Formats: sequence, C-alpha cells, structure tokens
Amino acid sequence: MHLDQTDKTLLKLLQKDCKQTNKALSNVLGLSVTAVYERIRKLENLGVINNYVALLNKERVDKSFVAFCHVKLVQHSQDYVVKFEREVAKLQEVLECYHISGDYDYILKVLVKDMQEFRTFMVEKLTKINHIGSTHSMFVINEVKHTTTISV
Amino acid sequence: MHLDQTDKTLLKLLQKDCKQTNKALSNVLGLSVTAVYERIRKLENLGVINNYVALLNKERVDKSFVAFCHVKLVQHSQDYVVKFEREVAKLQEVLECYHISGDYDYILKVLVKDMQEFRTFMVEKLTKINHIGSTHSMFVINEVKHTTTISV
DNA sequence: GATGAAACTGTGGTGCA
DNA sequence: TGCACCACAGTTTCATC
Repeated sequence: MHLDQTDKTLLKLLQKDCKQTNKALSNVLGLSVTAVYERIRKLENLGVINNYVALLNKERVDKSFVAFCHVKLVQHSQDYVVKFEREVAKLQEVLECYHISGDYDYILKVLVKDMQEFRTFMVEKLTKINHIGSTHSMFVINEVKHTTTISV
Repeated sequence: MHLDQTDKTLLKLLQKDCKQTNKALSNVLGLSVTAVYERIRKLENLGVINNYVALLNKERVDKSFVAFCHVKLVQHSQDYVVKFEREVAKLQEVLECYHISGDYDYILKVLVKDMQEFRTFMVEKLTKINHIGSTHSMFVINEVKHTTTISV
C-alpha cells in the first residue's frame, strides 16, 4: 500500500467533512470527478477509511459528564482479562477502553448525563463486573481538545 | 428542544453510518424521504449533529502507538493555563486533551507512529511548552473499545 | 485519469391532516 | 407542525477511451 500526496490530501478533507461532493473535492484536488471517486473507492477497499459517521454535540443530547476511570483487576489470568474486556465493551456509557501500562490495567472514558448518573454507572454497572480489584476516577473539568482527525 | 423516538433512532443510524441514503433511512423509520430529510436538517440546525466525518484505520496510516499522558503545570495562574491549552491544541499528535480533577491537571491522548516518535514528541514538542511541571505517560497495550457513538 | 451517459438522490415547492 | 407527493437539478456510478 502506498498513499501519494493526493490520497493524503483527500483523507484530510474527508476526515473534516465527508459530505462534500466529489465535484467539490475534484476542484480542490485538481482532478476529474471520476478520479476522485476511484481514489475514494480504493481507500475504502484498502481499509484506510473505516466508516463515515455523524458526530453529535454531547451537551445537546444531555450527556455532559465525562470521566476517565482507571481499573485494576484482582488477577491477570486470561480468563479474567477476556471476561472483563467483553463485559466492558457492552457498556454503552464506555466510549473507549484501553489496556495500558502502569499502575492500573485499564483506562476507560465514560460519558454520562451528570455526576449522579456516573455514580449509578459505577455502582450498578462497572463494579458489577467480576474480578475488579480497584478503580480510580478522574472527572473532566473542561474539554480542551477533541478531534477524530489523524494527521496523514 | 425535544427529540422524539424517531429522532433518536435517526441519530443512532447516522452515528453508525452517515452515508446511508435518505431513502434507506426512510425505509427503516417508516417515513417518506422528505420527512427524513427535514428531520436531519432540523437536527443539524439545532446543533445536535455537529458534523460528518470519515474515520480512518490508524494502523493503515502508520499511526499504531497510542499513549495517555498526564501533565501537571508548575502553577495555575490563568495566564499559564490559557497558554498551555492553546499550545497543546495546536499539536496534531494530541487527539484529545482534558482538564481533569485529581493529582494531575491534564490528560492527553497522543497518537504517533511508534515509541520512538513518541519520545520525539515528548522531548521536542510537549515539554517545549513552558510551565509544565511534570508528566506521566501510560502506553496503550491494546485497544479494547473505541466508539464515537453516543447513546441517545 | 478523462469523458459522457444512465440511474439515483438531494432538495424544495405545494397541498393535506 | 409534520408528513406525503411530485419534479428538477445535481450527484453517483460505470463503461469506454
């Protein structure tokens, strides 16, 4: 796989706004509409472009509380790890979950309505998963930056 | 602002795939194409839908290393805070940055090619920002879950 | 990668409940 | 206010060069 400069520019444009017409893109890139169409198809087929999604304003859908939650398991047997990861992936409040190096095993990004809902999430959902040793939560005071755009 | 069940279903569908035609959406929702079109326009105008973007496979664009980086400032004067936030927002390697509660002031999600590039990022970019007291990095071993879909 | 044609979709007007 | 129907302009998509 090799991406030339045109591919990279195209990816940059589509990461910013994927609803642009091929005609608009063709103007920026100095190509024909078909050439743009074929490059996009190529990038999709190569799996460089995963999918196209609508991003919402979380405050407007009443989800204003973001927290990062560290989790440590009591043990690290494969059984426990697999089970925890499967259960946590099911929780819709958990937008992201990573297995990380350091004092804790996992870091989770959790999105809920408010502090009260976060408490409910912790008590009734997260800590209901077995084999969790300890957790440590950090609350987001302010979102400084949040982008889905990868520099290519 | 009030979102009915149809709006919520529509948001769920568009968060999964925003390239679906209004016709396909109208079939799922049991509405006419125009009705779907008008609801989407409404959600855009209300600012519920922020934008439409292409999501990339980070491995396919040679960005396989994710790290979370805690940052503490030496002081918390407004001047220092504003300056740090402005500088960090400019760094393309930083996908997310949050001001958080707890021992550290900020948590950053950093995406680069590999460990070596991370080192370069830390030495030549992040710690070049003034007034940083200390940092603490955690490396992602495995991505368990990563979604942009907010449950509505 | 360009051109041109066919099929389809987005978009806005009008009317109905 | 919200939806359905209709029609046109513009877009996607594909065959051909």
